[in-house]
Amino acid sequence: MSALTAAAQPNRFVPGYLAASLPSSIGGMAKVQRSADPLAAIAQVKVYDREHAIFAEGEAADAIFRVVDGVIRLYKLLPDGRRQIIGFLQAGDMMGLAFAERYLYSAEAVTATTVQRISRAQLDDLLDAQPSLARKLLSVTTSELVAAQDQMLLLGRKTALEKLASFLLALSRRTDGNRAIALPMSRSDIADYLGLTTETVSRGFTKLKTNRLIRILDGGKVELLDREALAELAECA
Amino acid sequence: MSALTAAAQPNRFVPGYLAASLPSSIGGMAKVQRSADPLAAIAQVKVYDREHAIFAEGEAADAIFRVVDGVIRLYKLLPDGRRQIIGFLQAGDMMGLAFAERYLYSAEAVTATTVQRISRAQLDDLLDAQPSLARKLLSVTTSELVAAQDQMLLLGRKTALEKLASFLLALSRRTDGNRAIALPMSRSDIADYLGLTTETVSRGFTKLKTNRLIRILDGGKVELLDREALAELAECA
DNA sequence: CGTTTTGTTGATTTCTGTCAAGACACGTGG
DNA sequence: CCACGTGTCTTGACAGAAATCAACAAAACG
Repeated sequence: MSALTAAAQPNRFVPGYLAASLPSSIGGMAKVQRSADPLAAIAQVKVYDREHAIFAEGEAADAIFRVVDGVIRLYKLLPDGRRQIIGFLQAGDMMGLAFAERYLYSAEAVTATTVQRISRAQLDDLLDAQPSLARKLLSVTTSELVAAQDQMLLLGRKTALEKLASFLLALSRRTDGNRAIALPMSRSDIADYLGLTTETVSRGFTKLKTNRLIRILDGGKVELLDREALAELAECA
Repeated sequence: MSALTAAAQPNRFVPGYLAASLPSSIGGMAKVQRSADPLAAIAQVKVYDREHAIFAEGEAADAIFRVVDGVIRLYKLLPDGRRQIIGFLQAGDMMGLAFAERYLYSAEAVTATTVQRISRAQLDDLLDAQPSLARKLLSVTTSELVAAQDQMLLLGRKTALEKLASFLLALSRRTDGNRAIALPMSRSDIADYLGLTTETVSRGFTKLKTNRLIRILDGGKVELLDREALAELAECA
């Protein structure tokens, strides 16, 4: 279901790596034939506990991954420990398709996570056998790039509150029509995604709450009370 | 020649749009056969004066472009005029390959520029006729995405001086071995690329000058006097 | 050579980061 | 089921980096 939504619209929430969905059998899309999802046929399913590493920047990049369930964060570190989260991945999103020797970012499970692992060698074979796959991956990667460019605009030119509003709206776009959106990631994750500190994120939430633009529900869920005002704040996004 | 350099290494300078080079006949690569550069065969050559628009965000995206000569800036605007430059494109770089109805950023000539224009329809035909092209474009787009992620780290987590050092090093990586690098773009362009103001960029240059890390030559060229120190400052970059 | 644009420098403000403490939630074990 | 400890979140006071405002210098242009 979330795979469906993600496939239907360009993925603007996750400027991570190949994060838009390929048409796939994830989420009960029974109508899709096996041939339409060649990756699933060769994938190996893996499960990770929350907060566990999936791979780290600099490791040999011998496989790509597709998220089946859960949320994953991709990030890069500076030598002194500063962290920039590149994207949050959800069901249907892909990561690791860098065509580089080594992974260029680290991946960790935010929640308990199930992923499909496709080895690099198998992917190469598949790309040879099925040239149309390259075009699909191209279109997916392109969506990623678009999201990354939006995120550059956010990081370079938006204020803290604008960043938060943009983030919440982008999240809600993925969480289909419902107004309550889950925030499985910590304040610190959000901060490192938006180029802020946890304190600034927290103050931002408080401000949005007192201005009645959002409401915090139990379970850490957020309800967007005034999308108009949020969109105004986000300045397009 | 610059096409050669750009093709040899992942393009880390231009997190724009499909900015890494395809193998092409640009720059006198005589050995490359026509079949290796199918885009050139169908491209229409266009010339733009400096500071002129090539296309604008929101326009119908009916063509993609490859830069033959000159420097181009890609940027996005917020409604109130704040600008984020997504990337600077040089010879060999491509732009517009968004598979979207409309362009998602604007493109302007920084210097006088020559580009090849390939219509969307022609590109689609070409992709059908020559499936291997999709794989090349995929690899190019992927390099772009890598560059975009580096730029996210820069925008979100680096200080003004670190941003400047990273920028200069990235530039010098494209301008092959020579230590003097051209800065065809204005301070304001650099500022909007790094998420800073012109004043902060100017102060940064001054600081790098007084610390003898760089030297300004005539013609606006910059000589990197101490790469080590700059790399240290850039924190990897 | 004058005019206009671009770049530099200085003074000041503001936003966000830093440091610090308290509130709250959560999981564990009694 | 409740008490406790640990970690996360929130709030406050303060500091600092970069933005803003402003003036001048330098370069580009006609």
